[in-house]
Amino acid sequence: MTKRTAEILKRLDETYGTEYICYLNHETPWQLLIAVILSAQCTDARVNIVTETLFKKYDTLEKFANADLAELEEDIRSTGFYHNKAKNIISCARTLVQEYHGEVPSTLEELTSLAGVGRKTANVIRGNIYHDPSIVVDTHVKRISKRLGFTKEDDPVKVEYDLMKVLPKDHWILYNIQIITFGRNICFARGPKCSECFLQDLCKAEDKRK
DNA sequence: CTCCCGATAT
DNA sequence: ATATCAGGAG
Repeated sequence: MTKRTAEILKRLDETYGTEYICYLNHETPWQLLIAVILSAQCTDARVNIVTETLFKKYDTLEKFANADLAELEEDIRSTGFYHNKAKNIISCARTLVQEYHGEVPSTLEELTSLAGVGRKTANVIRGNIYHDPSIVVDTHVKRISKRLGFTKEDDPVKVEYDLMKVLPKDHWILYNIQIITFGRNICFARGPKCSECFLQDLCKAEDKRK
C-alpha cells in the first residue's frame, strides 16, 4: 500500500469512523437481501420508505414466497424497475425457503445464483452480514475510486479487482461504507464539493470543481 | 449492449 | 429536459 493510499484511508477513518453501518434499514439477513435488491438505481432513502411498511405486511420469507405478483409490484412500485424486482423477490424468496431452509447463504456462488442477486448485492451480504472481506462496487465506489485514481476501469468487476490490489483486506468492507457517505456528503456525481473536501490535496480527479 | 423505471435534484 | 440513484438479466 502506498503512503498516499494509507493517508486517504486514514482520513476516511477519521472523518466517518470505522463502524460497519448500513444505510438500508433491516432486522434480519433476508430483509437486507430484499432491501438491496430494491435499491438498484434507487436511493436508499426511498427503499427505506418502502420497506418500512413492506416488512410489516410481509413479515416472513414465506409471505414473500407466496406473494401475489401484481400486489407486490404495487407495494414496491416507487423504487422503479418494479416488474423485475417483484418477480425476482418472489423467486428469490422461494429458493431461500425451498433450498436454504429460509437462511441467506454466504458464498458468492450461492448468492449470485439467486434471482435478482448480482455481484454487488452478494458482496453487500457477504460483508455486512457475514463480515467476509469483500469489496462492493456500486455507483459511488466506481465514480469515486476513479476520481481518487484507484482505477481507470469502467467495468465494476475490473474495478473490484483493482481495489483488491490497492486496499488492505481489513478495509475492503469499510471502504464501501465510507465511500457511500463521502459520495452523499461531498463527492457527488454532479458538482462535487471539492473546495470543502478533506481529500482535495490527494485527489487525482480531472473533473474537479473550484 | 439494451432494457427495466419511478422519484428527485439540477 | 436531463442526470442520477447502494444493479441485474437477457
